[in-house]
Amino acid sequence: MSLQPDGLYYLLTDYFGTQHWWPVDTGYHQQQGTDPRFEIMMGAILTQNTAWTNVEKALQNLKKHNALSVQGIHTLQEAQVRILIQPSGFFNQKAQRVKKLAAFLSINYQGDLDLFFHQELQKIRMELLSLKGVGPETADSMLLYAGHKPIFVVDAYTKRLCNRLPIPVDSKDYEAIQRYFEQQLPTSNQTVIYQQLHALIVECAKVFCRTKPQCKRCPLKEHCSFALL
DNA sequence: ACCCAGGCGCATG
DNA sequence: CATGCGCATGGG
Repeated sequence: MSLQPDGLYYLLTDYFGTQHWWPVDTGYHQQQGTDPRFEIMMGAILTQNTAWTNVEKALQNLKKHNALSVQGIHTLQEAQVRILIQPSGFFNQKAQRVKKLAAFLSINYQGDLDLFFHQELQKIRMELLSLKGVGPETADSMLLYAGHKPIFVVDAYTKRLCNRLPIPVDSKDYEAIQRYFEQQLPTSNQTVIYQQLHALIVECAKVFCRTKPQCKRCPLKEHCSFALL
């Protein structure tokens, strides 16, 4: 059975319902006068190859020290950042990476994310990619979930899914997969659809493909070459 | 005691 | 150009 991205979106939404990814503690940011979008950008770096529960601990530590803001990170010593984000793992490189990000935003945009995101999509993307430690998935996550830009995020699960579904695309080529999904999906409400579909793909992989595959109940089993049970 | 998580950069061949 | 490896923590 052939399955295009729009069919995939339908099947997954039908099974899992609306996803709520990257909910941020707006109360905290209102109280602190900080930008919730920066929390998303931090999370995007901290979650690289890391379980989200560990990232939450790191973000909590930063909040506790009123450091979850561009100026907060920019001002802190790297050694201090390292300690606060320790639970998220890879803390040496991640401390450098978030410091680079904060410095970039602070110096070039006065830490103003309206200014930063109010630019052409590809320009923002290039600037993010120029930062050491921000690769395509991290950049696109920031653009899609913090900047509300219509760009589809491709992660390891998406690539794996492209291997297992009859989809005519090189499953190792990030931008090829991205273009394919963006071409095939509806042209209205792109941002919301991209946000939802990426979250749905991750959710489906977690529920049905982790540890013991549970393909029997998977909504994609009719289309998945991996479907075993 | 393993295995894995919402990657990325760098070193090799 | 394409793999392979190190990076580190916490939960299953």
